[in-house]
Amino acid sequence: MNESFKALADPTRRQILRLLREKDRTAGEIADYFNMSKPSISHHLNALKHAGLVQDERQGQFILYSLDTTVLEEVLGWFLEFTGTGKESETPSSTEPKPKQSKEKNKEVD
Amino acid sequence: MNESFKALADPTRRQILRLLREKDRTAGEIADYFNMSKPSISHHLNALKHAGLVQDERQGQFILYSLDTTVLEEVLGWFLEFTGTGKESETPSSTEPKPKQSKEKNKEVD
DNA sequence: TCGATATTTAAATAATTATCTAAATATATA
DNA sequence: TATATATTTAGATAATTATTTAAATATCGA
Repeated sequence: MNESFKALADPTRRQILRLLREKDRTAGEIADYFNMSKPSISHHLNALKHAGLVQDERQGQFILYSLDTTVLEEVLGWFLEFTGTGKESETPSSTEPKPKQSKEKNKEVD
Repeated sequence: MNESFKALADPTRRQILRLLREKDRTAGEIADYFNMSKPSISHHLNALKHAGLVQDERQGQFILYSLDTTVLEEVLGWFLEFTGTGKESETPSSTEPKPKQSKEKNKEVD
């Protein structure tokens, strides 16, 4: 989930998602929308892919990218739970009822 | 909006928001939940504040932080629009119908 | 006013991320 | 098979962000 948040924290990457929302596109086609080298776009696409936000599929010479909404909806869920718009099932409760100086490594919660 | 996304892209900051969701807390109280120096937490609180995600108010010696859900709901809106869960009003359309190599600086869209 | 507590700001450094050019890989086609 | 096209990987560097310790600021209470 952290990967997804980090992937979304970049304007270029959000723009790419927007482009893919319209239709699937090849890496080169995507790159043409930006003033940035193709390797840089490739790097961003890779970040999105690792976050599970897009999928890629080779089609001959080209590599076609498409949106994967699954993870996106998980993140949406995070916001719904947070803003209280969603179902009121889970009682919100922080990691510990009382402040504590645990020296343990932060365990990923979201 | 970019500020908000960047602010949300950090586990510590998301945890802080979670803590503030339960109730308002002072900077020190928040810091006690983390294995991190107070200046670091102060830095994160500042990031959240700049993003408009939290507010602060001095109360005597202490500074009380509270959640500001306004921006959070804007971000939620972004996701709703994106995942198509929201109102179908706006026709999705990328910046340009056809790819173009504009050398202009990226104008912030979201 | 002085000393203690709460918090932030400053300055330095470490860690992460973004970006580029050049080279490598994969596929298509002449 | 050789050449061109599409894309990624490598390696280097620049830019941003996170973190720490030390110092500064603000408030409280004796």
